[in-house]
Amino acid sequence: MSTAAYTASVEDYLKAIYELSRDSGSAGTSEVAARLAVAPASVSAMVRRLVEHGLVSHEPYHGLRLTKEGRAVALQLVRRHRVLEAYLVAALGYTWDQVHDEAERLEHAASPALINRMAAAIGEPAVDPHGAPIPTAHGKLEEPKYRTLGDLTAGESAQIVRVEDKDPELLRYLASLRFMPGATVSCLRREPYEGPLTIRVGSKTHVIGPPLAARIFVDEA
Amino acid sequence: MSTAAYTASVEDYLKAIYELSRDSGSAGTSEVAARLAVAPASVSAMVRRLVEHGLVSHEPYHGLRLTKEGRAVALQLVRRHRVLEAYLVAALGYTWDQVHDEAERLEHAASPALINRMAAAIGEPAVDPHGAPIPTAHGKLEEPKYRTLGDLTAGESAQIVRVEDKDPELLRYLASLRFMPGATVSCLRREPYEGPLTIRVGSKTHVIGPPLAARIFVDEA
DNA sequence: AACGTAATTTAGACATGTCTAGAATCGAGC
DNA sequence: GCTCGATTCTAGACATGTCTAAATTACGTT
Ligand SMILES: [Mn+2]
Ligand SMILES: [Mn+2]
Ligand SMILES: [Mn+2]
Ligand SMILES: [Mn+2]
Repeated sequence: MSTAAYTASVEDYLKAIYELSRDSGSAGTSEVAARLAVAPASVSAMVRRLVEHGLVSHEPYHGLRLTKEGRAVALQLVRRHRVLEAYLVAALGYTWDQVHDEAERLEHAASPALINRMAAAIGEPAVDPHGAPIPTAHGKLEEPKYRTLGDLTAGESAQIVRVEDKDPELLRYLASLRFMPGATVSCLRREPYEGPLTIRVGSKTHVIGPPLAARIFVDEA
Repeated sequence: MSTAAYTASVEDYLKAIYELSRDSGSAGTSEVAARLAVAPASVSAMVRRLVEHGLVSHEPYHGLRLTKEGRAVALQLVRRHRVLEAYLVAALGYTWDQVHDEAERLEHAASPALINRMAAAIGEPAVDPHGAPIPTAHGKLEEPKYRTLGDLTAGESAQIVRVEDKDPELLRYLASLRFMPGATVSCLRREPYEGPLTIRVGSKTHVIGPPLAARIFVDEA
């Protein structure tokens, strides 16, 4: 249960491990180091403390996993982050490329009560501005694995449901192309050998490379 | 000028010194220690760093003063604190006894841009929910010295303009009595020898002691 | 099976912010 | 002017979180 108050650093490590291990099941030391922009040795030091506090399990040289408690802490932080992002856009006129850094700091200072009030004030959204689902106040979350724009076959249509959210410049570019959650897109052409894709959104068509297409998630139209 | 980013601790020390030295001109080590709930030795240690950074001047054994730069940092923090309090009440349904602790943490995480958006969203209020004036974005603030309810002579009327804001229980009690900024009050009786005061607010009268009366600030009606 | 590179951990250092214990200083009252 | 109690400062310790440099481990390639 634990109403223990963890430091901002501890929370950020747990969130990083949560996000990195979501797909693969476990996270590596240097992945965490890269994500948090710290030295690998700093991660090793922190992991020792996280293990002592029962938040992480660690098989030396083979990766990190969250314990039940660590996962609960991470999910509460993810909820605070995503509600904050949604609130900043819906209530205070932020654009979706401006919210991440602000939320990254506020998430450690906002009480659960404030987060719940913010969520209520904007109608309890299910997803944040980038399409990421928002865990409930009780820590329930289902995060579906979507296909990406790069997975579409020529002629196929789909709806954008989520985009990667860490890079503001990418978000501004995507907005300029109208590649945003809710938009319906069609794959008109795929050049061979990992070549560019021709995508129609609305009345416009855009040619984008596979690396960009891999950062845009889609679902049935 | 300095866009240096100071730690939350440094900001809190500067705010404490600002508030404690506002009237008397300087602040003592143990006053600061009491306000921040730390040991006096911790204040001595922090003061050494604040002096090194040019934020505080210190005459050993005789008190602390903010430098121009220290004062500017403190005023920006005071602005963030008071705008946050006002926003939580005006936009999110907080009561005035719930906002202080939340603002005390958020003030260190909220960007000036967020604070400006919040202030604009609620109509650029001049004062926070407790009647404390809000510094401008450029750090201008005039904080008048008001008389207190305990200074009123029998028969005199005045308007409540501000109350002390650190104690939530006090704030709930004041709200139950309708002793809130904007209320017009009259001093009906003063018992001699520091005795209780009989105060009328609206159609009700209340009898309060001088210590409480000293925590309620009034101005011409 | 041995090698070599990359990932990881350990060792040692440092900055920040806090504490307790004890020394130094101030200032009020005699 | 001296003394004593309160205030303030210093010394030394500790927790947290970070770093660089060096040792260790894992594992794909030869
Ligand atoms: Mn964060
Ligand atoms: Mn997001
Ligand atoms: Mn604070
Ligand atoms: Mn206030």
